[in-house]
Amino acid sequence: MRKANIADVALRAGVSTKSVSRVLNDEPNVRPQMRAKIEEAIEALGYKPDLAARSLSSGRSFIIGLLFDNPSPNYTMKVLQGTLDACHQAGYQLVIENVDTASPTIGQAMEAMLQHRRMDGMVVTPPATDSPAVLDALERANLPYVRIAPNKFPGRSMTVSADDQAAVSDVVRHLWNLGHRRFGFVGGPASHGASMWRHDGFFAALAERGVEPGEIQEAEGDFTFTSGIGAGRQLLRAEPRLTAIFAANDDMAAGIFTAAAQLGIKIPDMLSVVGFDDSWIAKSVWPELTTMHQPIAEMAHIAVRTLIASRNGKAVKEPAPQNCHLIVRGSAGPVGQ
Amino acid sequence: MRKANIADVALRAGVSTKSVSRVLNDEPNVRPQMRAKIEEAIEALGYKPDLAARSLSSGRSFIIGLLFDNPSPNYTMKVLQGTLDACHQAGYQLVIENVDTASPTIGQAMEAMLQHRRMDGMVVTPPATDSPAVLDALERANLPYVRIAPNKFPGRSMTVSADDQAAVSDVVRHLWNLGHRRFGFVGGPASHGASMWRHDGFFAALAERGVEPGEIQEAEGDFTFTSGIGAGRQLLRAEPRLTAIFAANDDMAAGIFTAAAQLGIKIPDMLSVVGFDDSWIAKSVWPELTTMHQPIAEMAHIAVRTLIASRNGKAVKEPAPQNCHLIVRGSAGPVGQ
DNA sequence: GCCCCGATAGACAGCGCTGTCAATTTCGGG
DNA sequence: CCCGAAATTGACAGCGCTGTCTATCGGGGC
Repeated sequence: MRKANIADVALRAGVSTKSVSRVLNDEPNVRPQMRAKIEEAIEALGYKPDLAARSLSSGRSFIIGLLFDNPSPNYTMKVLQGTLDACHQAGYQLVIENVDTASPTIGQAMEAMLQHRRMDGMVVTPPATDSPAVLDALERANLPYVRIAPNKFPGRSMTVSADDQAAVSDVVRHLWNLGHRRFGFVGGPASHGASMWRHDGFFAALAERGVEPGEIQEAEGDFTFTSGIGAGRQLLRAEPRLTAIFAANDDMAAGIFTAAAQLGIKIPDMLSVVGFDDSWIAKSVWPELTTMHQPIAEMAHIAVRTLIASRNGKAVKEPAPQNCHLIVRGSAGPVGQ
Repeated sequence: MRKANIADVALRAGVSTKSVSRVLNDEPNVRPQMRAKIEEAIEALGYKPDLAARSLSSGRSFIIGLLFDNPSPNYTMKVLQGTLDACHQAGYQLVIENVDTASPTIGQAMEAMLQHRRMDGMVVTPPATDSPAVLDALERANLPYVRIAPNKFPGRSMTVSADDQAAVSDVVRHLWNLGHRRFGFVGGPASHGASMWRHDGFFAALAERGVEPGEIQEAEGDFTFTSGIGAGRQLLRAEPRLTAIFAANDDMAAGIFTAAAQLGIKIPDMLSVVGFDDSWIAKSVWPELTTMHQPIAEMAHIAVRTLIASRNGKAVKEPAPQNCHLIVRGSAGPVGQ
């Protein structure tokens, strides 16, 4: 018993193949009665349209690309999960493309990729979101794309992002309410957009509460665990000792744990630490890390839906920034004596 | 200027489209001179065959599926990297499929997936490798598949695995040479194949050196960081104190770090810890974790190549077990006084 | 009751490639 | 130099679906 095709369905429903096609594609001008007949036949035969044929015939490919550049596995996996799920729901396939944004030949790599694979659209994740070469190539290929949480070129494309400012402000409120008044901040390289926003948001929220920038101890890392250790050591030298440190990502926050342990400083009794990302490492330290969860999978989901919707010619309005929320675990507690 | 198709190439080379097709598919019986002409034309026009048309016409899909079931992001990312790379090289696309092996409806989920997507083959990762429902569905669909490091049903399919036994034996040699004589082992659930092998390999290698099983302290975790803390606390109660602990994966090894820190036991001065997997967490503890690296990406690469080769009708011989190697970092040192 | 027009359904021709099979060329041996 | 077999090339018909265009239907306005 071979797989049913559109002709089988048409035959069983006593209609033309084109009508079946109309139902499949949700086209207008199909009488309800006919639609019902056809849907019954599809159901009965377990018919699934053949993607290759559909693609060949219509020019659409039913493939969404996911472009990523090797950031943390946690992040990528979450994006993957969101895009995958959205693609499945919409009957699309997901094709993963890994590029090296920093490579000088990135332009050619993109060309090759775009020529070879026919895609209906592409989801772009940081840091590829901020590479002019990548964006240029995409635009030259006339391929619709959505960027997730880009740091540069706002307005250049459809975009889905998180509300970083509000998120950081929540972190500050949480720590403030626990009684903390002496703060440290571990940022990433100044060139990194996300790092900058988190920095600015942190300082701004504290300023609102009357804490001057000069009162806040600051160290710079590079988003790695190791750099977090160094930053932690540096900050924990301060006298009187800080009671709370906010790190711009979880890996650096975990590094602070190690620095604290080496200095005999107990978390959370003597020091509260808050991270950002709710990445996988947050549950791999003890006590588990209080951190800001970004709805990465949801953002990815939205990105795919936006892409598919825009393909249908409908003008799609930019989705609003997504809300983050604080995951309270054990690493931040009331200020000690 | 629209994209070139096979007819354009044929025209430019002054041959039939079928001949071009022969060159594209590397079929025999093409004279070198003709092949050269055609390749020149392909080059000149920058021609890339259309996957959808190829697929529709030949029945092959040029798509390889990657089936995974939500294990650690690190592991999955490595598999992803390997399969992705191999697919690219062979001009295939990779489609990710996420399933829940434990779900009671896994059979139906597999059916639905296999019906909808036409694939040329599938790479299956643990724990899906050991689910009869998954394997049954694959076989019913008559889809070639390769399992990576399966724990059950040896011989049921093509398989790529690592040489766990030899790997664990290396761990033992390393610790033994550092002077350790009092060992602890943290395993996973006994039902888990990988865990069992690592357990048996560890005990066997020590037995060779005259250490009786009864002398080895043992605790059971479930591969999570948290369970590692518990296991660590339990093992570190032993008197005289153990000098080396081997954990069946890195997450649990990291848990032991936390337990040790809480008990004031310094690593590596007072305790050596070795993990398994060389996962991402290995570099997110301090000192960094000495651990066994499995060539996961390479294994995935081989799996894809095996799949593609077997598709061509050629009988493919089972690839040999892949070699692991020990990554020496700071967590295991000479036995203290 | 008739005409006109929009709504609905169907016929048909490809999309770009490969499988099949037939036509042609080449080559070795007699 | 001729013949048959093997090697090489090409013609052609789809693969399963959708775009385009045409035919038909149904209903409102006069």
